[in-house]
Amino acid sequence: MKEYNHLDIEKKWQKKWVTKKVYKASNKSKKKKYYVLDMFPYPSGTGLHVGHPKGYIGSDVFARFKRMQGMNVLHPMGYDAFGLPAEQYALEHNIHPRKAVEMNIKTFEKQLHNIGLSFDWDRKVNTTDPGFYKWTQWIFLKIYNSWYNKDTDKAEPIENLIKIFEKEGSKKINAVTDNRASFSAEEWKAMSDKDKQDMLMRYRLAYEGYSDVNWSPKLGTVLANDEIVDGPNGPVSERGGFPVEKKKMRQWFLRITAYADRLLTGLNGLDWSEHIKEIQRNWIGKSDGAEIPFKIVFKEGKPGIIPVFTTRPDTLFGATYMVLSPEHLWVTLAVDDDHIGVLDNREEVKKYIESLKKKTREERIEGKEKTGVELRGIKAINPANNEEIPVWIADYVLADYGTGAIMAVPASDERDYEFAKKYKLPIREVIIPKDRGNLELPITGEGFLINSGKFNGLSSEECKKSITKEVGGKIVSKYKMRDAIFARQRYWGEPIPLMHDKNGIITPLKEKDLPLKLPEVKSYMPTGTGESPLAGVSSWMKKGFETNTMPGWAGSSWYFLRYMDPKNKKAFVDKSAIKYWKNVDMYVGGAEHATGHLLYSRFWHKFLKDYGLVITEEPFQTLKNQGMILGPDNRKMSKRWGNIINPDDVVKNYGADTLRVYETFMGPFEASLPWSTDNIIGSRRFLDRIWRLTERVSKKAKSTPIFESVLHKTIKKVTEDIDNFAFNTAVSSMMILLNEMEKMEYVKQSDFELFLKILNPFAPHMTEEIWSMFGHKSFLVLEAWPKASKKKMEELEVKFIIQINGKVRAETMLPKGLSENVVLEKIKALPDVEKWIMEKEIKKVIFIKDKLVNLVVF
RNA sequence: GCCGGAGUGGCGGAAUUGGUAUACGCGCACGACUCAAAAUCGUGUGUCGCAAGGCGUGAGGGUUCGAGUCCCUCCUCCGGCACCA
Repeated sequence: MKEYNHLDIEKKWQKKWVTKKVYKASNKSKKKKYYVLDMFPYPSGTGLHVGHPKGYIGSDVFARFKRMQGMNVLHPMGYDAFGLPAEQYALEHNIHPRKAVEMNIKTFEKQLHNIGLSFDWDRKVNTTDPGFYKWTQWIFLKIYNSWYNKDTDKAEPIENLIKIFEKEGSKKINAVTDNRASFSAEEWKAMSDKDKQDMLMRYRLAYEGYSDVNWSPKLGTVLANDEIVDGPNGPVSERGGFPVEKKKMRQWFLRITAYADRLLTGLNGLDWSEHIKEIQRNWIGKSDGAEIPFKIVFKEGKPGIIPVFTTRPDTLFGATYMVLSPEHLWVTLAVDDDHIGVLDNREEVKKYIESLKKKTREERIEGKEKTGVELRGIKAINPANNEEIPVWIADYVLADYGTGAIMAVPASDERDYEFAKKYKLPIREVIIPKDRGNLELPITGEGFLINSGKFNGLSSEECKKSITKEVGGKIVSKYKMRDAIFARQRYWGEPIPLMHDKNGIITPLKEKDLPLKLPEVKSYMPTGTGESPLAGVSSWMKKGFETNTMPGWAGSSWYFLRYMDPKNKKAFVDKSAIKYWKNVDMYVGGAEHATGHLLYSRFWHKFLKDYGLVITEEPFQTLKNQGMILGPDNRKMSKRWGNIINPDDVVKNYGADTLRVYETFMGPFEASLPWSTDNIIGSRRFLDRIWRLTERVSKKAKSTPIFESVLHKTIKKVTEDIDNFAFNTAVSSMMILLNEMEKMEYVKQSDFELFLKILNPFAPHMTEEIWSMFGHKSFLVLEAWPKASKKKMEELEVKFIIQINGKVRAETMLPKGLSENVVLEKIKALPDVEKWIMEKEIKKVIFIKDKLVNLVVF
């Protein structure tokens, strides 16, 4: 018999599969489509360790399974090569990022090939390819040229908005905007081009703004909130662990907040783990509450209005002071030199604001103790009872949440309580008084205590609504999620296709001028000043091109669409391709992208949906997150611990099929587990035993009903398990089947071939080899998936479990389908049963057909 | 602090709607083959006990004929969010 030489066999079939293009997906197929996608990797340079392919192997088993089930499977792979990781690698090794990316992709691809993954390589995409990023830029321009209409709940072209401004001004517009100003058509027409641009910028879905950003001096760039983690000495960058501080900078933003509600409700219909959905829900952070207008009065002059946001408008009677965020526009104006005299303690307030500015983000969080200062000279009026209350500014009120102002109710809010205690502000029980202040609440009785839950005939929700309505407030929802910063001061990213002229007017590039290619530069090192390296390129600056580049998540937010039609030069994807492939059916990747890539992609997809460019509301219907593979020492695999297992070694020593079987068998797909150099031998033995068994496979051999029943039950189990991503139990049931076959003298070839087919997704090379050894000319990977025969699964005899008082005392084989009485007669005669029921009365019998009898005796 | 997930042999882990706890694999022990070893094959392997039998799924209680699975209280670990009004 031939030896099981995994090296030769695997190389041979990998080559054949590639040359015959057996994994090619067709855009013109009458078959049902199925799109199985892996999160494409950053080609990082250090190559793969055995943890990386765990997800790829899982999705590959699944894709092969769906293919054999007769579907037109799209299973592509590509590279996310822009962004920090690739650039960091290039800097460390002192080569051009493009060169580094090319090299790393080569390594990656070789490693992926060795594992026998069934990708359609003709559809490979690379985000750094100008043919790809042309369309990333194109989508950006679409976003830039859009605003969000809340009435239609959709993104719409900015031209529509301009037309409305020209016709009737801004008053009737219901848009997502950070602009509260209103103007007439005449006022709009009178504006300068620059003013018009600034005004529109407040509506655009991609906009330029100035804000405190997370600045990493070491990386020389700005980072998004989800790229930062807490370090021992304050926040640090997720990649590299470099310190991060606050800095005010010019930035491009994407108005993801416009989609907050759709991103939240869309989660309900997705087949994702509850865990990931919960992370996204938390991140979006919806709070239902109300905006309550408070009148602000001065010693002299006209009163103003400041709305506060609260989730507890029902506690309005317990408000004893108001707090504004130190960055509140009102405060900024009040300390302004033009407004001397408004505040009695202007210098004190100014000093306090200055002291906060000096504090870094980490100091403000670490200190935790709340600080603040009263704005002397102004008072707020509680609209419920006309009471005058003091106005403070304090660091515990955030400028960019709610309205940046709160009513403080120390009796019901812990933070307000703490602050009130510290500054000796009044604390009062939240009682709605007998006279109900100014309100006409439909409440009977003496007045009541909110916090004790006594609402006197009014539910807490009704109470909130009534009070809000009666004081002229409005019910609103607020979100924790912030707009996403869409700019990096780095070289290695997609250029933002905009031009600035001397007067500050911004012009988007025309579609025909895309892609705006990244220029060659002498130094792509970060400048460290916050300026992008592109600012040092004179030809670039002469044309006034934007110097920021896009962040790493730009390309990854839509790459899965490009796979549908990767070579199209006329459109980002052809309409017919979108119509056929629709969206990703099965998406596999790490859970660490929950608040980054997975959220941004949903956002872009919804935007594209608004323009009819895609036809589904969600990009990824089902999501599976593979667990990590830890080092044998139970620590995360890293150079630092020296615990990295290289898949190349495993493939060389044991074979790709063994690697695949082991990684699927080692535990549940979503679990993080340590690699075990001992356990992998079990998977290899499994394959060795199959190989040896082929000697006893014969066309002439006869099958038995009992074996057929085991075989077909295994087919059923493996089919269901793959569908549920329960690969470990699928493998285990095939091991059980093998144990059965080994007990037989000869195995019927047609039976064995059914086994080969269900094993094929796990061990495609070896099963293909055996298939051809049997004389088949076809590819096993293209054979049809077997169907479990109901008839053959049926058994004539069943095992009955016999319990006495709930404890298992005996078991016996009995013909199927017997009635309770017949079974009772039979089992009572069994010695193991008899000794337990002797001289006792059977009080009760629990009978489960074909399965179990429980006798309750005394 | 809040939210989410999980605790089962020496180890990785199985266990439809409550119905044989520890499938499958690793490891270990003994045996066969061998001059010997490796490989391979066979048998055994939760725990106490000579046995009959008892006890066993993080801890304690409950529901039930019967609980790893359901309910209550608590402990531990992992992940996410964190001055969001």
